Amino acid sequence: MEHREPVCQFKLMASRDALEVIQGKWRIPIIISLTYGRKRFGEIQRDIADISPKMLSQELKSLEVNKIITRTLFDSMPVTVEYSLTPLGMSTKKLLDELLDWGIHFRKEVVGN
Amino acid sequence: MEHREPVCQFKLMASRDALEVIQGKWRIPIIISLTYGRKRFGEIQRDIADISPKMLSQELKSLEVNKIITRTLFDSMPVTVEYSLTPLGMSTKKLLDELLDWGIHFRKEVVGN
DNA sequence: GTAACTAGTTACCAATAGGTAACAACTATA
DNA sequence: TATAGTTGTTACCTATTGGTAACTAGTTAC
Repeated sequence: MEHREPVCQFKLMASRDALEVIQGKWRIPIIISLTYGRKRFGEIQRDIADISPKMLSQELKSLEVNKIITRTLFDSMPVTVEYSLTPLGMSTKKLLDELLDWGIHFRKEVVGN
Repeated sequence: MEHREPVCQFKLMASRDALEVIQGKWRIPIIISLTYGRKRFGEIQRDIADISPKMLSQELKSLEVNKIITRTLFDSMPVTVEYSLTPLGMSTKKLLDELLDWGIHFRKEVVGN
């Protein structure tokens, strides 16, 4: 009588893969900031007003390890560093769009009351 | 020269709203389990093999508070409880689909190497 | 010389998330 | 009477996440 649906198990695995990369308070915001084009450390920090340099540095590293972003160092006179989305990072676009749509919907339905 | 794009700020807010509800190791898996229809406590626990009753109970409560699921108590002889998605819970379908698609894509691209 | 801008690092602490194991109360069945 | 199955709760602990503040190193502008 017990059927552990294999399709359900497959979905649970896929969701874990995705969540491992995306989870946390800052990773999605950083990706969103970079959908507006390559940015420097300080620019991202100004976009996301309340992120500390420690967390930004830490999360940028983890996104780089997971091939979501690339880091490019310019040997200019004050050293500048640019971060940008990889193709894999850009492939989160549809996911981000749905996340934002749902966030707006949720606010209307629940927070708005 | 500094322009903090208002569209970007709006998206950052929307993503925070969504993440607050969805975040954590277990909430998405629980919602996925319930997309297969109303289920009892023990059924969800068997779907998500490694969740403890403590975490399941805790996360079900938080999903209920956020109007994602409903809890229905049946006064049957061994007490049974059924959990099911609300319309708001079902409205995560497109988001979940994109999350799963991306999880599969990510595994192919990175984990698979 | 001093301040400010570049991009971070480091040490320390607090809060939260999650894990483990035992237990509760009730019913049905052997 | 004992066991198993219902849905959880409770206490305790660890690990992860996140926050704060100070600091580094190099260059440029005042």
